[in-house]
Amino acid sequence: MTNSKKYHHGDLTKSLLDSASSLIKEHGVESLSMRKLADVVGVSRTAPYHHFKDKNALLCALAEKGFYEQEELLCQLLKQTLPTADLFKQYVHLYLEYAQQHSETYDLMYGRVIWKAGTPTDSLVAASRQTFKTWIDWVEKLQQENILPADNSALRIGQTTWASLHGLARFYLDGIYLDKEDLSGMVDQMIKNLCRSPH
Amino acid sequence: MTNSKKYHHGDLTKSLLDSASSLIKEHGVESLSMRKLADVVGVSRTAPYHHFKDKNALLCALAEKGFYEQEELLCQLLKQTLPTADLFKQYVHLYLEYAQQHSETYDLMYGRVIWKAGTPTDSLVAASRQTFKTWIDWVEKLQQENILPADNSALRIGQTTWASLHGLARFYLDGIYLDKEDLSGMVDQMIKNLCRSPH
DNA sequence: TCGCAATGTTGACACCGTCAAGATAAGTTT
DNA sequence: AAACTTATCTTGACGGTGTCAACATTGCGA
Repeated sequence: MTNSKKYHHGDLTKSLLDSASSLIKEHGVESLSMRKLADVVGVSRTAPYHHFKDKNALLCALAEKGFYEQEELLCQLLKQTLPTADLFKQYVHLYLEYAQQHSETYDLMYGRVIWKAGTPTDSLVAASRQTFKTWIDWVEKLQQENILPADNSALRIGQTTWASLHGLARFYLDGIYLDKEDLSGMVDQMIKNLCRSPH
Repeated sequence: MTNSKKYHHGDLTKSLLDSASSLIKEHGVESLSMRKLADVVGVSRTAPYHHFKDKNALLCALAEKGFYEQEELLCQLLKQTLPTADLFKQYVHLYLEYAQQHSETYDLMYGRVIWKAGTPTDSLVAASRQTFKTWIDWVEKLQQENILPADNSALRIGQTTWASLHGLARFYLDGIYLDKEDLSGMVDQMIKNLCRSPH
């Protein structure tokens, strides 16, 4: 009964994000409500509104955390000393693994809820831009090493390549046209598609 | 004042679908409520429930209509007498054009709301399967004519190819990492990616 | 120590999906 | 034509949602 019931919570912002994160992981983002979240954290309905402007802002914060996580993961990979081709292969596998293991976060990061139905926070936009830039930079290197096609700008190739991965992730996550056991084979085929050399 | 206010509506099912369709087209699917829909159609809150089990069922019906529309559109294209390679190119353009012009329906057809958060109706599943099968059959032909890569089954190539298109559509529709004026260039690049011949 | 800003609370409002019970109309059987 | 059944539509109600306004408590800097 050390900290059973003080008026001020301590670090509510962090608690909210943590609980929200595990709630959406378990029950999906559409069943997350501000009221339930507040209840789980042990605080009144409207307390969260002193830490996040509204629900959209909280979701944006979750997505932003996701971008940092994902970028950290991928940067970690790039530090390994492997042939670049193998590195790219692993990158693709890792990308889909992340989407799989953090599916709800992935949905927030790249999904409609924030980007179309809602309004992305400035700092979320910044984080996503940062991630995109890192990606494009790497694409440039991959083009130079003749792993990705060089018949267009790094931007274009980066866009189409990422779009392909994203489409795969979405079909898998939404469970349409893709059985779980198919995924591994699909990823391998996708890599072949993406890397197939032009001539 | 011919049909101003009779107790029975006439063809409420159709009216609901039509109004719902135009409502989501204008204001997005997340702002569609059964109550507002009923109000627009000029009927009481719960009348729609005599025609659709619940909101999910109504959305499924909209998605199903979308599948028929899309398939009709594509079948129409396939009847043209063009070199197969050009036909495929047009197919891709048409696919993205459909996604663009019926973005809300496209979201329902392939999105999370029905397939993950909700429960797809049996007849919706049937319609989507049908569409998928038609696609795979055509992929087989494209492989034989050496337009799509033949280094894997029609199923796999069909899955990855579609996933790529789908990813492009989603990035575009959700407005992340893709400016509108980039789309055309991206589609062309994507076609090159998909068609690039293996050797 | 005082006062203010940060953080928490309860109350209220306008929405939402949808169930239950009753009213009305159309269709079917006698 | 009358009676019964079924499809359709209505109002009332319940529990859930996001979030605004007003008020209470606390911690911190002057």
